[in-house]
Amino acid sequence: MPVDENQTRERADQLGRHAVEVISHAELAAKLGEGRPLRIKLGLDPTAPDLHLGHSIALKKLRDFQRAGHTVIFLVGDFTATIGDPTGRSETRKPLSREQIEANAKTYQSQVSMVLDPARTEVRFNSEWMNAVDTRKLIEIAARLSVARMLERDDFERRLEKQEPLFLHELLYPLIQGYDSVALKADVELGGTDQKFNMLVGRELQRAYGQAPQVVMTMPLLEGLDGVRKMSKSYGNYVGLTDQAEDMFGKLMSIPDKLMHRYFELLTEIDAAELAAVKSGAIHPMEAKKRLATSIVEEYHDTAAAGTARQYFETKFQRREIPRDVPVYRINEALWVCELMKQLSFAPSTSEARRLLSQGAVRVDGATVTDANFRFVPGEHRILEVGKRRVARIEP
RNA sequence: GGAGAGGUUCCCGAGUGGCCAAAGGGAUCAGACUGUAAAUCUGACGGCUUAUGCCUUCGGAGGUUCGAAUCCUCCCCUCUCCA
Repeated sequence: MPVDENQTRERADQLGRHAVEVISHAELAAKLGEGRPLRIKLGLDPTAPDLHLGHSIALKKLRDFQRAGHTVIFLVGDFTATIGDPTGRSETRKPLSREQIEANAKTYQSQVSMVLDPARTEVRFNSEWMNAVDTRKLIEIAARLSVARMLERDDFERRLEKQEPLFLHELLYPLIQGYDSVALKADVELGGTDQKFNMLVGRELQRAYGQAPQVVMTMPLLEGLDGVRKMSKSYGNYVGLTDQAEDMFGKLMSIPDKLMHRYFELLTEIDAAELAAVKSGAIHPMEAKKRLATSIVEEYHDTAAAGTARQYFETKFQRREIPRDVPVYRINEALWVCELMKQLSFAPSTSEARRLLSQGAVRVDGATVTDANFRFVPGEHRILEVGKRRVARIEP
């Protein structure tokens, strides 16, 4: 029995805010109208060890649901990860080892609680039910979806078109993700727009298993720091939720201007008036970007850290001075610069370190060093800078 | 099962006996410029303790040759058509 139709529709609208698509609004309103806590599913593959701002969009949406009294189910696709996921890349992903998956799942859990209330978050693993699915059962599930329907997925279609390999297990992937929704009796599934197909499969399977189909909510994919590709660890264009305040601030300052209002919209609680000011250019873009960076750093650290990060940025990059708070590294004897750079992860290899040297990217106490044989003597030398971003104070 | 095409450095993609650590583009990094923005220009872009040097790389294993990404043999994998 509907509580109050207008009220539930309004709540549905609110919860659907920021979503690219809600399939469907009416169903969401109807479910909300039932007056029970809904089960909201978000699935993630434990493929990378860190969550980033791109994930935060969906996480925040989950938080909205949580605050409205619904149950959030954070699904770790550990079973699926062992198979390898076709999503995103047009190339087959390598399956992960059990250990990696477990390690990643663990860090996920702790990082998720930066946004969600852990006490009200149900963490589940799909190996829970998938390990029990034998071949017979798998065939039964597979019989619910036609090949034609499966090949409608644009990624599959494109690969077929381009005569690229497509493996049978990859077709199984959406099927399993969909079956997760059946197993969890999900009322709503959240995911990036790239997950739309998989989530729709969830609806079909739920119907086939006599459940009410889940509402599918697609969330915008956040572009990474380069402003082109989606934010992803493997592209190296991400801001991790656990990044140091200074790093986070700096990375955010490096985004292209044209990406700024999108970040404001998707990652901050900016009000319409201020957003308009940013868009119109009434606020100098750099100042606007500092506000963006400050606001995000505040969220994942705190106000004080954001202030310090801003100061650090201004000293280091705008005035080109060496800030006071620089990570300290201790060595007890003279060390070849290349070796030092490797130890600090400022260079991945000696060859790379040499290259940086020869390109004038290395400074010791402010003076450029190009000598490939330079030895860093602790006590005598103090600050090592490589490129624009890497700095360390070296002490004996 | 049969016929054909193909597997190259992070990605795309050239290269068909030496001039190949391998064109070109993308990504990335560095320098200049700047607002660590964009755009632009320049350079680097397998590894090695210091190198007109050495080592590793062109699906894998062997072989031919003074010399192979390039030729031969076998194997593995992908795609297309036929069945």
